[in-house]
Amino acid sequence: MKNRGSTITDVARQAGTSPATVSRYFSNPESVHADTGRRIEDAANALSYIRNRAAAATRGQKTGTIGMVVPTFESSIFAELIEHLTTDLGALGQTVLIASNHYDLDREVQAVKTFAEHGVDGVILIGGQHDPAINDLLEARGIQLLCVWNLPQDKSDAPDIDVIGIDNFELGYAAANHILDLGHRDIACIFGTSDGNDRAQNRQKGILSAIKDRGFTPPAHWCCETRYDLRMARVIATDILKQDHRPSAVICGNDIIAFATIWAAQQLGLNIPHDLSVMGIGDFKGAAEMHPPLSTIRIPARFIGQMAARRIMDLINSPDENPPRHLKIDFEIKMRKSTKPYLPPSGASVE
Amino acid sequence: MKNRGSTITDVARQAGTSPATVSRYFSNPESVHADTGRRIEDAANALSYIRNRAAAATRGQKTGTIGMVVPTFESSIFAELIEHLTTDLGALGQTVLIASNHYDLDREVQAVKTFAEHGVDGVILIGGQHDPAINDLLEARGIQLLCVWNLPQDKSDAPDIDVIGIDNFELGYAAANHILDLGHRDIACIFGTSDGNDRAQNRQKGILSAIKDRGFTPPAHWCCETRYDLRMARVIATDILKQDHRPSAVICGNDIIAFATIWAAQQLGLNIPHDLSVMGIGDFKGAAEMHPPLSTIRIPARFIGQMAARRIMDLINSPDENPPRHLKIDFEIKMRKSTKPYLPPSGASVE
DNA sequence: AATTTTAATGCAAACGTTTTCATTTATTTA
DNA sequence: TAAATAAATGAAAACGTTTGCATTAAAATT
Repeated sequence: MKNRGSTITDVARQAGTSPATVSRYFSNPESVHADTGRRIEDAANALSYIRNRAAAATRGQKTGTIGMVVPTFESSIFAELIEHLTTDLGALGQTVLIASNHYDLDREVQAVKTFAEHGVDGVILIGGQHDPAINDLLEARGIQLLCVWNLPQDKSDAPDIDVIGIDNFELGYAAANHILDLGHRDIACIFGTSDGNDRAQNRQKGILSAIKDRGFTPPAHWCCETRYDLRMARVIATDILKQDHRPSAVICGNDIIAFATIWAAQQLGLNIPHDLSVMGIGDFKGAAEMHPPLSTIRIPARFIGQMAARRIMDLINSPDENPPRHLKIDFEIKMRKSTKPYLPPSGASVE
Repeated sequence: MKNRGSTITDVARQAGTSPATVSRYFSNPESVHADTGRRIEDAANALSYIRNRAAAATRGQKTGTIGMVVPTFESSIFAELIEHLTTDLGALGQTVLIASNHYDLDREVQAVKTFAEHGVDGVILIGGQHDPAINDLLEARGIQLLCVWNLPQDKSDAPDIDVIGIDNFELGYAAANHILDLGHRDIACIFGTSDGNDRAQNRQKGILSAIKDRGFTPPAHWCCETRYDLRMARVIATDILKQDHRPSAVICGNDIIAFATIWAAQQLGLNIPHDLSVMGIGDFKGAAEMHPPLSTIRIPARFIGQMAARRIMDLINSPDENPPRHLKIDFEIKMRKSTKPYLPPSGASVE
């Protein structure tokens, strides 16, 4: 049985002013006389008044809420992003409605629809692959949309959508290049599942392109996909490493897969990086602290989160001055201890 | 520039009925005639009508939202809980407002206040240590409160608050017992920071009690606290393991600390579990897959999340039939490969 | 067939704000 | 000092729903 507390009218009466003035005080304190403001403040405290944002939203325009849907909370991939995004938005007076879609685009549509019912001022989505219905829906209601994390593969894709993120093709290309520069030729690739996930798709393309650009072709039985799941990735890595002819390096679709690969190798008695170089992508929590510290590529999740918070507010507050743009965020290669230059197996002679 | 879409009145006109009936259809489809319902459905689709929950909330009681504040998204500790809680609540038609408090109780109050402004039907908080202002605030507005994750230490504490969680004292006691049962006597303890965190406090008490109950006292320089932070924990673990007299086992306040300890040991060339047993608490993502797989205690986060989703709905829908209760959730010891029975150092003779 | 009961629906007030417009009061300028 | 301008406030309509009450239509009972 929900109690309705005191209302703006109660506060007005107590402060000896009108509801209109109280309303003004709360939305823009400067617009009322300092004395009046103080009386309102006192009255509000005395009555322990709490604004009713739902009521405010019926008449006013904004609800002060942002809807966000993420693929999952469970892998550390997006945790850093979510953390800074919610914190920064909170500091800007916004409240975040959240949902996870488990990498299912239909669930995402459903979530966005619910957000729309609640009158969010903006929606933040991860990645670039979404049901077009979302765009239509949001456009019709004038709700701002911002996609974060990665740029669309093709620059001309989605020109009407605002994006902040990294280029996954470049990311994959850079990861592979690091391994190739170290002299490795027998390279295995364990990608993340590409189905319904443009991030994984483009990363995969980037990795493969880098290898091909050097004139190599990774054998098919050394290329596979796995869910971003430690257990499954570990099984797949073990499969590859148990073959009699072993790769000298493994490029992993993300750090989760890299963790799994390192553990699989260690379980098999292999020394990283002596017997095997392992390259990750993402620089997730733990990558720098594990043994050996993982060579990987840092995606600046925190920075993306902070930029995104600022951007969505700009879009909301002045949509006309902010036409859609694609903002590319740079990444950084973290060379640590899980990769090392290729040395021919001992005993082999080099001419 | 937010567009207001079509309203319930538009739908009513199109469907040839009254707004009241349309409203009824959406909140309780059975209460309107099947034919009418179909006409309303068609009209709503044709106009791509979206409910305005904010408006609904002004007159009605419920907003269909639940506020949740977690300490952080960044460590995997609560990820599983959040995932299942939000997913299950979503399936029940609720939307989750979320915030993280960074283990700061003042920020928590602020977040709850904001939730109240948005008229949430219920609030879910992690742990048992909260500003009393929260309880007052929520009680005054008739907003339901549910605390999850851990029970209050003292059973008579907080009898008026609904809680679902594990008993951290028992958890710590069990973890220590596992190590003691294996015959270890030279035991180090690396706890999580206890300041403002009743979970860490009680866990610490449980561990220490178990050791004392066997008549041992861990030396002070083998007992320390660390933030739940891989880097810091690793530094502290390294400090302990570098001393000339080394413990044979380390009990860690949670799995994050255990990961850090194992990596610190491996970096120092120690073999786990041969040279050192490491015990974690939590069974976080990766614990089973790492090398060696971590012996730890599984907190059934998923189960807690599911129970919590159900419970908060019961509290909201029929508060009178659900007086506050404390529901204790069982945990499970996962004996894996990071602990083994104590063997006296080779060369020593046993009489 | 007449009456009673039940199921569907409509009318209109209410929810707690915001905001436009008008009015009053204070300040500046001539 | 009078007139013009600016600042502060109030009155009242509006926002899109829900819901209590009244009414009508349909079904069940006599």
